[in-house]
Amino acid sequence: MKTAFETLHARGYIAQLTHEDEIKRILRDEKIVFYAGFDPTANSLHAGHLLPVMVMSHMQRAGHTPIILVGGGTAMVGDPTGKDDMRQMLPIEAIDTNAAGIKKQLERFLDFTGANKAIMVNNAEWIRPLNYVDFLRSVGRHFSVNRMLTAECFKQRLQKGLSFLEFNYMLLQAYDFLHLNRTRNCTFQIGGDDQWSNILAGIDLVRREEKKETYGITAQLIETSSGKKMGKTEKGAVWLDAERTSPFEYYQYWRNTHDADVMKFINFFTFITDETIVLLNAEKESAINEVKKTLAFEATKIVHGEKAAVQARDASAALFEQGGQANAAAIPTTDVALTEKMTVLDLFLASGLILSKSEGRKLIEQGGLSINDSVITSPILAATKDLADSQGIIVLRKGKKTYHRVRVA
RNA sequence: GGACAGAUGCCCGAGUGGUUAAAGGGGACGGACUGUAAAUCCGUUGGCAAUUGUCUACGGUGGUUCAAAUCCACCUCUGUCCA
Repeated sequence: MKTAFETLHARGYIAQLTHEDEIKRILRDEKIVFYAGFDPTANSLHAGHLLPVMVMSHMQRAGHTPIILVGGGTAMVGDPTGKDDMRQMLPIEAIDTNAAGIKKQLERFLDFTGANKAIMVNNAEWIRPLNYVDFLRSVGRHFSVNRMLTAECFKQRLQKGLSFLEFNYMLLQAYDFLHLNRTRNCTFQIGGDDQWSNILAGIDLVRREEKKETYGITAQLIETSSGKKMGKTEKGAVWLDAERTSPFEYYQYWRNTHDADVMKFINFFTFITDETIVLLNAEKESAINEVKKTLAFEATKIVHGEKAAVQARDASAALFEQGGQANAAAIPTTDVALTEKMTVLDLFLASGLILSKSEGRKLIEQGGLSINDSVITSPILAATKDLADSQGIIVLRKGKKTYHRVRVA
């Protein structure tokens, strides 16, 4: 069996690591406790969070013990890393609600049973009770402002403005590591590559306070090969929460991966094994679409389960490959009560495919909206029950590939 | 605490009294071409209503004016320099 390091390296996850040789050795010879943190700034994770999660999963499969840290304490401050502007301060109630949502999602990725079962902690527990002066005296004294100011992660913000509140984030994350090292013997931190400075700060703090060496790895930041940020669509982020991004939409997101990114993403976001990857690779030119389907299916399965993945796959096949009046249950569906005066425009508005009637009118002018596969030519066309099939379903489409079903009553 | 600079639509950025719903770029969306890809080309990009209407909008509040994103006052926030 491969060591965790070999797996991570082979799949291309690793961006930076603190002590290469040491880490290789430890991950081969020892079973360690490691952690990654997720700040609850929303009530769901999105595709951008997935990479560290996948790294955690691979580490656990190799026998190491994961600690998932939900940042109910750090979110009180807000990580300035990679942000152009100051973060909005979240009310404490929102943070706690979000933390609960994120916790639930992460439970799907890791194993909470067995010898090296995953542990979940919330740093609200030890950060919120902190006393300011005590904290300064015990933790703050180890940090050199001179050094912090030269850290890459603050560079951008030094131009645009950085509040003292946010400046402290690094100390809190470092304190997390110290706390987990003391209480859970955690010696290893992983995170996205933007977390590099924060991870180093934690390692430094543990070394000074505990005289112990700890380690860190950062995962690649995901960009598509065109350099765009991953996990964004016209509707915003691609969420892991089925309520925000349906399994069908999630499947479609991966199905539409750029050619150049397919193999990279197979490695990153699926558990498909090396041998299969080699085979897929060989298919390149001719059948890249088949590879994309594999990617989409596997990625959806991991997040939403096999059943939802099958539904999403079948719905996509029906819609895009068989043509005609596709109507699959996996397509996002909205219930609408038809009234006398409703036009097709109202129908699209109710479905959420368009955000305003003006937008709808413009799309109709451009031939961008259709009902049951026929292009709409007039915005004042009445929405009647005749449009629905025997199940009361009307299939709406925006552009070429955004589908939505409306169930009329 | 003092001096100066700045705050414009999703983002960047022009505009310094009317012809400005606001140049230009990016992004996004729609169309053509395709492989549900990329690149390219064309179009759209405040709401409502609809054939030249109406409401909202240029950090906030108030004022000058027939008329303000543009002028004045105060406030808020941000940056730079000084303490």
